[in-house]
Order: sequence, then C-alpha cells, then structure tokens
Amino acid sequence: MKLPDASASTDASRATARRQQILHAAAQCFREHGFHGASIAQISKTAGMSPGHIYHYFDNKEAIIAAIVAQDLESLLTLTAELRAACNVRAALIERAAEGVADQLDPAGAALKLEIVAEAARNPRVAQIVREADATCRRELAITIGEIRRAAGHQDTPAAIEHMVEVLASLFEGLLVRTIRNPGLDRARVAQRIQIAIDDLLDQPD
Amino acid sequence: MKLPDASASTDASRATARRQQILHAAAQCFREHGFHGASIAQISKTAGMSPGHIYHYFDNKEAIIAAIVAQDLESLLTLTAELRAACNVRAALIERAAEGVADQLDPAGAALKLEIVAEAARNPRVAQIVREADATCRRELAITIGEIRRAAGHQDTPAAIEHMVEVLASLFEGLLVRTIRNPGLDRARVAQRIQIAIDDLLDQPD
DNA sequence: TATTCTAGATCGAACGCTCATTCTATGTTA
DNA sequence: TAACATAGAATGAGCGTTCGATCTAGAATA
Repeated sequence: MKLPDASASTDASRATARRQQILHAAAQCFREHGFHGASIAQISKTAGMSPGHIYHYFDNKEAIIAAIVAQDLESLLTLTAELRAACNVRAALIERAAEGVADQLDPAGAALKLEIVAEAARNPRVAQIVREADATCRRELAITIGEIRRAAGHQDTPAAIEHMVEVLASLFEGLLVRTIRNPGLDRARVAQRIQIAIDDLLDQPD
Repeated sequence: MKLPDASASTDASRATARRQQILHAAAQCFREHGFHGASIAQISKTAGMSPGHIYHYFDNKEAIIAAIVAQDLESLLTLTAELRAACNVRAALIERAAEGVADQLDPAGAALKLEIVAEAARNPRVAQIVREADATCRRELAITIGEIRRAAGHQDTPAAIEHMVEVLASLFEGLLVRTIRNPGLDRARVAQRIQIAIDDLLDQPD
C-alpha cells in the first residue's frame, strides 16, 4: 500500500517533463534526419539521457513517432477550433488565415509536417492519426465556410462546401512545399495574395 | 582502345536499360518505405539482380536518390514547358491545369513527390536539384501568367507576378498533401473548384 | 534523529540483426 | 583470350532494443 499524495503528483509531473524532453529532442532529430534517418542514440544524446532510459517512457521508436505526430496535429486542431470560435464573419476568417499562412511558411515547422505526411503515405498507424485529425479540421472548416456562404445568400450542397474546404486546405498546405522548394519567397506578399484567393474562394458560384 | 560501333551502342543501351530497371525498382521501394527505410537489398530484389551489381551502375545509395529526384522533376519540367508552349490563352492554361491537378492527386505519385520534398528539407544535394527545377518552372509560369495578365490589361510588377505564381504553385502542390490526408476526396469536383480558383487568381487586382 | 530499506530513475554495455558497401569468383560474349 | 556482366558471400559499422548494475530520495524503523 502506498499513496503519498504529494510525491505521486511530483513523480507524475517529473515523468511528464521527461517525456516532453524526449519528444522535444526527437522532433529536432526527426526534422534534421527524418523518422528513419534519426537514431535512438542521436535522440538520447540530444535529450541528455541514455538510450536505454528512453524505453522507460516509450515502448519503441514507432511510439515516439506516433506521439510526435499526435502532438503536431494537436496544434493544427486548436488553430482550426479557434478559427471556428472566432465570430463567423468573413473578415475574421481571412485575418486569422494570415496567421496560419505565416505558420506554414516557417521552414523548420514545415520540414516536420512534411515528414509526417510522407510517413502517413506509407505507415498505416501514422496515416490513421493524420486522417482523423484532418477529418476533424475539415468538419470545423465546413461549418465555418457554410455559415459564411449562407450569410452571403448562397445555397450550397454539403458536398460543394467540402470541395471548397479542400481547395482552402490545399492552398494552405501547399505552402509547406513552397517554403522548401523556394525558401526565398516573399512571405508577407505571398500571404496577401493568399488572402485574396481565399476571399475569392468564398465567392465561388454554387 | 575500343569502339565497336554496333556493340558499343548495344552495350550503352543495355547499360541504360539496366539503370532504368534499377531506378524503377528504387522508385517503388522509396514510395513504399521512404528513402532511408528502403534498403539496397530490397531494391536489388525488386530489380531482380544482386545487391553488389547495383554498384556497377550507381556510386552509392545517395546517387540513386539523386537520380530518382532528377527523373521525377523532369516530368514536372516538361509539363510546365507544355503549359508554356500551348497558345497563351487563359482557357488553354486552365484546361491544362486540370491535367496537372489530376496528376497531383494520384496517391502513388504523390507519395514519392512528398518523400522528395521532405528529403530536400534536410539533404542539401537533393535540395539543390529540387530548387533548380522549381526555379525553372517558376520562370516559365511567370512568363505565361505575365502574358495573360497583360492581355487582360493589368500592369503588374515582376514581383507581383512571382507572388501569383507562388499561389498557383501552392494550390497545385497542396493537392499532394490533400490526397494523403484525405484520400476519399472527390477528385473531379475538387479539380473543378481549383480551376475556378485559378481563374479568379488571374483576375486579382494589381 | 539516525539508520535501514526499497522502488523507481538512470546508465551504459551487450545482443542480434540489418545496413551499405566491397571483394572475389564465376559466367558470358565478342 | 580479353573484357565486361553478374552473383553472392564477407565486412565492419550502426541500428533498435534489452538487461543487469548502480544511484537516489523518500518511507519505515528504531
């Protein structure tokens, strides 16, 4: 029998911190060398602990990958939720979108996100996590866009809204690729053009 | 000294065929397991030859990766060139774009392209190849879009055209991500919406 | 309070395996 | 026979993972 309240919570937070420490190191290594290029030895060195110790917090390397993926997508989910929470006027959506664009154009972040998508294309475990998160985002965006369109007098089928969501998402996610293929692009100006394109998208015929 | 005309060309074509055989097998393995996840043993088995023999045609694994990247980008370059060669009317561009969209939405092709971009984010050798090809595409697209805009009476700065090219590219390349994250999307309908978005893009204010 | 006990945190060596690459031997062809 | 195509075993490095030993800090005992 043992339930020392204080020390239990201390242990828990210590464990959480350690886990986070590993995930932080892993994210850095994965960004630099990819999921399969990064070794446990590298991650453990970056995290400042022994290789063996990592296995006290994660079953195996794949579990680390899955945790990184889940963590990265969580930030996407919160962004989408905020977008939805903001009053549903067009201007708000478009203004918020600018932040999203800037976020996608960060090369370090883009590298990890692309690594995740590439891994999702071949790893079913990762694919499932990614697709569930994406489905949630699409649902949220569909509601937001649907309200904007209705307010503007359009009568769209749910399918039509879904297609617009895809175009919107494509516009965003393409930036991940753009910032790698053309790192010299003018982020601010391109963001402006993207905003205009989103604006036009919301006015597409039914 | 050796230049037996017939046999030389036979040898050359035989060697070329062998190289192509390796590249074909490598592309398949890379698509399924990624650049670092695919082994020479796997590639050699897929290509139907011994591991050692691969090193008669490529210096090392990285050379295979580079060749795959160059080959994949070449198809992009020819597509862009065709786009440019077609009479520069708007309708032609937009119609051709539909083919490009369909191409990007092929999941198998998308997986390899994403793998390449992810690798470019960390491998300088691959990054150079990718960025040179991208620069060429951008130049071509800028000329095409510039002509369309001028015909429509706009007076854009070269920079403005470049930003539009980025948005256009983003729209396309985002589809690579979309087809992985949401494999169930309605390809034909989304393609239509993309066409409308491109049409609107060409009408953005100066 | 001083001492012992104990369970978890942590380490780093070791394991078995697979990797990219090299080497040598054996066809094959002209 | 000379030159090249090909195979497949050998090599050494590095991988993910396991495991027993040590450390540490708080609980239990006296």
